[in-house]
Amino acid sequence: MTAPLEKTRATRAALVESATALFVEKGYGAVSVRDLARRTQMTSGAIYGQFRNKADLLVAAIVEHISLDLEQPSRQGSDFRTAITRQWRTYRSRAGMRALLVEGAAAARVDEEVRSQLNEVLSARIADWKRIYHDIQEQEGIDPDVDMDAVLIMLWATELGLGVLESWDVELPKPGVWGQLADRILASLVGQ
Amino acid sequence: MTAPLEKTRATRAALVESATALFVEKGYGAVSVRDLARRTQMTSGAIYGQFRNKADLLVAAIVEHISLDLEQPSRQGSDFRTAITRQWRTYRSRAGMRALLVEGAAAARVDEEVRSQLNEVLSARIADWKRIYHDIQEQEGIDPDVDMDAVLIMLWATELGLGVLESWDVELPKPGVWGQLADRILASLVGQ
Amino acid sequence: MTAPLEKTRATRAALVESATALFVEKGYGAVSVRDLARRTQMTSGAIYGQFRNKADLLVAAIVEHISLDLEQPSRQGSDFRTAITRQWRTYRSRAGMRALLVEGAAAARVDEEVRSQLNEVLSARIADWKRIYHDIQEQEGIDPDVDMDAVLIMLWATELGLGVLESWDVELPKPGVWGQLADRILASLVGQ
Amino acid sequence: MTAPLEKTRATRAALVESATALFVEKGYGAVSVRDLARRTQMTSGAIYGQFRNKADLLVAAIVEHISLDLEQPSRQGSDFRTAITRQWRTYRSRAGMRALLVEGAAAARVDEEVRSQLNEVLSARIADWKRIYHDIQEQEGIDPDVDMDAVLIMLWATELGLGVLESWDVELPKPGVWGQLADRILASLVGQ
DNA sequence: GATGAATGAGTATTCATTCAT
DNA sequence: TATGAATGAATACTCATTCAT
Repeated sequence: MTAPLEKTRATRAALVESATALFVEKGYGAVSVRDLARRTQMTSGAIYGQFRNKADLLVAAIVEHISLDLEQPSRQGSDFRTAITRQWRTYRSRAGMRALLVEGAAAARVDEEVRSQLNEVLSARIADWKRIYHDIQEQEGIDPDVDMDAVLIMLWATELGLGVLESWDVELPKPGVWGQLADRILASLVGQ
Repeated sequence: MTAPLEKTRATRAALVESATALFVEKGYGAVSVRDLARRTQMTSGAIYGQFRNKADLLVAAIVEHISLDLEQPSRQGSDFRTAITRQWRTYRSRAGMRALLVEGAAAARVDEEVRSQLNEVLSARIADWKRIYHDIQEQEGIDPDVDMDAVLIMLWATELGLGVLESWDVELPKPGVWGQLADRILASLVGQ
Repeated sequence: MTAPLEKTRATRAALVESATALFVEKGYGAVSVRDLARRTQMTSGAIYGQFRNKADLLVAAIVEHISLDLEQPSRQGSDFRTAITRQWRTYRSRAGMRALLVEGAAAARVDEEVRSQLNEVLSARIADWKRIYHDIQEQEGIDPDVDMDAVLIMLWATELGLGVLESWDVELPKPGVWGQLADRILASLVGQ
Repeated sequence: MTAPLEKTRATRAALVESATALFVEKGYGAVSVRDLARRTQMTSGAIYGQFRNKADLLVAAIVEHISLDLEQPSRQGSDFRTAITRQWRTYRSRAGMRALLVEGAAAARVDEEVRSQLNEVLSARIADWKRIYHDIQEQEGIDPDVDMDAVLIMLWATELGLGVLESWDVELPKPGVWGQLADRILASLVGQ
């Protein structure tokens, strides 16, 4: 009988979902555990049965949405340049995830444990991607002088930086323009 | 007798300096006004004589350091590509400013007034830079198809994104490698 | 198992009692929530678990004591004139309630919510009394020209005004004299 | 050269006037000395040159308005009953003074010095009135059984109590009705 | 596991008053 | 006398977390 475990898992997932929504909407620091309890119709005690910490909730929310929102490139049979260009063109759909990551950044700066947890999760994921990028470099015959690790970091940094700019309501380029810029930059990296 | 004004200005500057250091070190949310008072040997009342808010202190710190740390490109007689490449190569020197901006991002997400103040300051600065970038586009004969506004946002976003990655202790590229990447990307934009 | 509710109710009552005593003794503005916590051996958090506000405590204290201290006239089988005269003769026993009401007046002038809460409570009670006074007017055959609503307000105002004079330590009439005055005035209203 | 003294007197009067307006509007506790300084275009230091205390300002405001607003009865050649009736009929014009006295009551309850100052001022005034009332009793041939001291206190208390009721926004009788009630009561006291 | 009352340290901010200039 | 910067104690209220039931 796995029923109770299932139930637990569903509860947990619902909690993470609500936490994500609240953190994105109001900011991690401005959300209290009681807010979350109210929204999920749980008690704060019940939440602490699932998560050690408020910080753990943030980490879980980030882990969940990193997987969902940022897919690896060249999964859809298209080449690197095309995949990245499409990703830039559709940047607006990931605003929620970026907001979450900005919250995660500020929380990590304050809280050593958040930092190390997020570092672990994100470093692992970055390591995955690095491997994929190297494969791409070989398969697509990209100039070996291009440091694909640096390219990866640049693409991540740009994405995250958009999140920072968004938190200030700075006006960002139109999606088409942003995609074109990616296309041009990527062309220079993958060789015409 | 400008002495009292001078003194006030000096006091204010010292306050902003200490606030910057504390915000960078411990994070905006984790610094209390009393911490700051202790560190500056002032009373909290005196601090509130200079700044309406704790948030105002953060804004002041950011304004101060944006001007100091991010110089306009092509001020040293070098061309655009060279200037940006140098800036990327020396990215490590701006870690403090990036940390401050990450704090500013999280604070802006929570606090409407911080958001609008930072938006005002940063939008103005970005507008300045846009003008400069357009001049560069003409003077250096950069392909008119390149949207220099988007380029500017990309360069800003990358810088800010480094700040986010740094807050997670993610390993960043070596300065030389990072500079080379900039050089390659810029080449594609300015037309070698 | 009504135990926890009972306990809560008892805790609340004890809190209101202590708050009343403190407000009467030191004045609403001069009593801090911490004072109250100390006196009741509770923590301030626990107090805020029972009351949203310091103001709510004042309102609760007033509501409690209005009911206790000001009995409706002609409940003891005596006629209107006798009942009011007795009430005036025993005015000294209600000094605490009057002090509380003076605090409630000053607080209501500053705080919109206190004002509306007290208005609600007191207007309801005054409406009750008005009904009772009209019944009395009929039953005792009081001159229909006498506006019993105005009489009620006058009796209330006199009581409350004593509270104001008491707060200035102004010397008040001896109870007997005060009762005689009531007797004379009431005679003119009820028709000897 | 009395000029400087004149100026001081004028400054003081302006200060008292503004303080009165602010205390009535916002409540004594909610008015800061800086508010008052802003409103009067003075500095807080200058205010402390004229008054030892914020409390002294309240006392001064009350003293000033007691004299202005509550004139002695039978000054206009009319008899006692007529004078009081007129006073009740025009009660609405004295709402500001009553508000001030409610503030004075709450302040006196907290602050021993305010209490004693107000007591001194008000007791003196009440003593004056008592003398006047006794004269009236003789001159108008009022029944010697009527304790005119108690009557005076009753009239004062009613007035003050209206102030308390007003602070709760309780609906008061229409002026005509209120005047009629006074007329009826006074008739019973002065002998038809 | 769940509950939700209790904990109690912690925070930003205010304000009457002082005093060097 | 006037100034207004500085004082610094004081306050209401919040909130992550715990734990007896």
